Amino acid sequence: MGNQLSSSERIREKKKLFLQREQRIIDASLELFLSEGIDRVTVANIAQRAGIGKGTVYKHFLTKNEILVRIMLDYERSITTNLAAGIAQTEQGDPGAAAKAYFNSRLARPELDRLVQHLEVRLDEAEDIREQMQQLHELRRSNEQALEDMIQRQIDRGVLEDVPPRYHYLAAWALAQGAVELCFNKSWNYHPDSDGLVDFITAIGVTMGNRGQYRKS
Amino acid sequence: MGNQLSSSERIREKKKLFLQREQRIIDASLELFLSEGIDRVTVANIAQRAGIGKGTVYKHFLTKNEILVRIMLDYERSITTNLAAGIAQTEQGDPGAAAKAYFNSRLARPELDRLVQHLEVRLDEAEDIREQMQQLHELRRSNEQALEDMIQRQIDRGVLEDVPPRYHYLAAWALAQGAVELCFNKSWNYHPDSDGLVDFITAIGVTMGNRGQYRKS
Amino acid sequence: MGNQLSSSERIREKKKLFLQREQRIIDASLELFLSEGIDRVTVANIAQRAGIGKGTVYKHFLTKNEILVRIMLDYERSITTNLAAGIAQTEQGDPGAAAKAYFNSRLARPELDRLVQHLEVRLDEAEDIREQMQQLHELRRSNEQALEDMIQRQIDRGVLEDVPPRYHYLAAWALAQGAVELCFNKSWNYHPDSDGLVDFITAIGVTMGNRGQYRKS
Amino acid sequence: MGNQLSSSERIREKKKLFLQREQRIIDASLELFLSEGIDRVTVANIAQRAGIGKGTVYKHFLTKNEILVRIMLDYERSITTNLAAGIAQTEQGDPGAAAKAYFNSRLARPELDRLVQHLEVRLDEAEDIREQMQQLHELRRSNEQALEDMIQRQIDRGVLEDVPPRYHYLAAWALAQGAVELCFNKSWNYHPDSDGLVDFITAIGVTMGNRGQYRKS
DNA sequence: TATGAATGAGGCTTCATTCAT
DNA sequence: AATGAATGAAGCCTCATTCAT
Repeated sequence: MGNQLSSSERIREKKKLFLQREQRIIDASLELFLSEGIDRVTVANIAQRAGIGKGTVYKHFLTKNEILVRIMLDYERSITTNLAAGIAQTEQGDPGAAAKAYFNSRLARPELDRLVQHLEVRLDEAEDIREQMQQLHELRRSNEQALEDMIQRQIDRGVLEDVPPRYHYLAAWALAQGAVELCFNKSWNYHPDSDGLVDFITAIGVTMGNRGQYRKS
Repeated sequence: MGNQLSSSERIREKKKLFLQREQRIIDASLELFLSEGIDRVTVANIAQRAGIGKGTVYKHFLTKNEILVRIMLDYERSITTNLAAGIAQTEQGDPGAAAKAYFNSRLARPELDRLVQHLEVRLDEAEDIREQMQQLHELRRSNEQALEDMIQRQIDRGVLEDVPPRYHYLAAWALAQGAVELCFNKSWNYHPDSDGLVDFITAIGVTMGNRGQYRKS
Repeated sequence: MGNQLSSSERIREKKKLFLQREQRIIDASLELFLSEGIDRVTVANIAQRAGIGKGTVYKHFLTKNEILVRIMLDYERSITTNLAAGIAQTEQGDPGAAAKAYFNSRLARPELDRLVQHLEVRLDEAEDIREQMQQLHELRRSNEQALEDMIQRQIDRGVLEDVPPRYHYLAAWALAQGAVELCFNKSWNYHPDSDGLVDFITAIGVTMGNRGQYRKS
Repeated sequence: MGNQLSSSERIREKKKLFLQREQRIIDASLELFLSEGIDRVTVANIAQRAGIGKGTVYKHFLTKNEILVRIMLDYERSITTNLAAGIAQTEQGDPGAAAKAYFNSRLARPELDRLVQHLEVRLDEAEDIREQMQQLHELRRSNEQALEDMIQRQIDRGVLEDVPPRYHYLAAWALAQGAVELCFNKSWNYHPDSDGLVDFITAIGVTMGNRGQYRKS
């Protein structure tokens, strides 16, 4: 009788399996998007790679786009978590911590960051998933607010250049965004693993708005 | 007899018309890509907007991808021209001129720059147009070489931080790339026209590798 | 000991519950077909509305079509009952009673009558349920025979026009059929509740084959 | 040079071929709907039977539903034409002409009439083709008006029973509708070709509202 | 016994490309 | 030389039915 499960235990077990499979779909999609390119991935591919039937995918996601947006949300949430930790450190006296955390989490898996960027363009005006895109935007907006507050304090303390706070974080966002692209751009004689460029850029990101560095052009 | 054209004149005339029509196809494609989004543009749309038949498009371009790659090449060539002028100025004593020229030309029409970035992802592994993609990469490589040389001289003169020269231009590329994305990212409370952010970023781009600013993290 | 049931009582209890659930499935199907339209009803919908699992539906009916055909049979049986009562009355001296009973039972719930008509078309050549369709046809055939006999007697008595008896009941069937459609046809400026049209048509149905009304065209 | 066609002649020729092919699609659809049943006909079937590619169907019709609605409109227009002729005759002194024309045109190809009835149910709430359904309803509404006027005059002349005019034509519609169903209903021992039932019903249809026949039930 | 997750055949539609005129 | 009708591969999604728990 030891292996008998109560009814509620069995239900919980089932839910866990269901969620695991959902994760398998996400993982399979990610692998395929990264290895094949967004265009060349079909729902059939995903199902096959996840080891399930095509129809099963639709038990977890109403449309293909919902898979894509889910990938985006998962990623954005992980960024948020890291950023929040960095902001906390900054508030405790390490001025560069937030920027560093931000750059590090975006450049930790640049291929994923880039995938998310491109998914976003693709989903820009998708009719389904409007709601999830809203969620995404709100997530970012809350990050934005947290950054704005933190930066304002750094400005007040004289650490950062006194420009509108968003200048600082938007410039950081832009640099990170570009750094990610850089890792994949085939035109450049550049392979991210082989040298200190990422550190160089991160250092720029960390210091770029510091007081005294910026002069009106 | 004044309106009689010699055989070679007629041939030249025809070639001119042919080239004009080719440009019309490019222009129509561009307008559509920018207004409708890459996904929603079909060859039929392009032909209609260009005012010609669908079949005629295929007299000018062997595949749809050839149109896309052509847009990329045209754009990259215009960047090259501007950059070359900037480099020349830098060599004549204005240290920031190259960087400034580069940022200005990429941010002059950010929507176009961004389109080209996204086209590049789409064409990443396209079987046709491999050759043209090669051309594109070579164009960039020659720019790279020119930058490398120029930057080395700036380092030698003590203007720029002494790191591998590519650090400087790749960081600039990344920042420009990100600045372009920034203009379109819907999550940010940001509208490029309304403030000095672009100038702020450009200023960072111009000064970011200057000696004394970079400290190993 | 009062709540102890004997084995056979328990079996009977179970059967009763089983039949109740079967009726719940039928009812749920009917509600959905009427409210959503035949096309938009899935087995999943039915199960949900019946408050049971999808798999359970298949314990009661081998295929979806069996549910549909069951609805048809139930309906046809209720018509049969009413018609039999009407025929009995006619035999007892009220000549229009059978026709009236027939029209009344079909027009009592026109939406249901119409649903059955449309189900019939859908099930026309379904491979499964051939047997049940046979049952349906036999039910009707027995009604037909009863009508045929009754009408023949009315003809013999000089009440009805002397044409083949089936002319009378088929014409009545046709008029009833059409009257039902009429209630739902969106093209007509007609709302069944608002006037005496149904009575008018029923009156025609009751009198239409009476002697002296029909003249060869 | 005799087989040389002018430019405009060739364009006209092309248009004719295009329309012919459109008709081939309609014809193929009709044949299939009638022989296989509405459910079992796919766009692929239609294309195959029409001897063209699947994609070509979509050069002529935006969606599958547009084919269906086109069949309905074509049919309704032919009814309209016949009815108009019948009404004209009635106005010229033949009281039953309109009803007879109406019944004859609906019962001339009962299988087609029935198909149209069932298409209508299927297309009831289709999102595309709303416009065409509007056309259909308007076509019927104009028929309705013509009938209303004509019937009112017959009532005024004492030919028809004095009930609201729509009673007359709606009853006729219902009877015709039912008669069509009758031809196909497999439950009845009835084969339309073999006897005078259609005439019997038509005669009822022609005389059913005549003065003196109707008595309140 | 009841369940509902899993399945995959099959439907509709799009669109780059071809080719006869 | 220019055209656009024709094509069909390929994609997304639905849903009746099965079957392990």
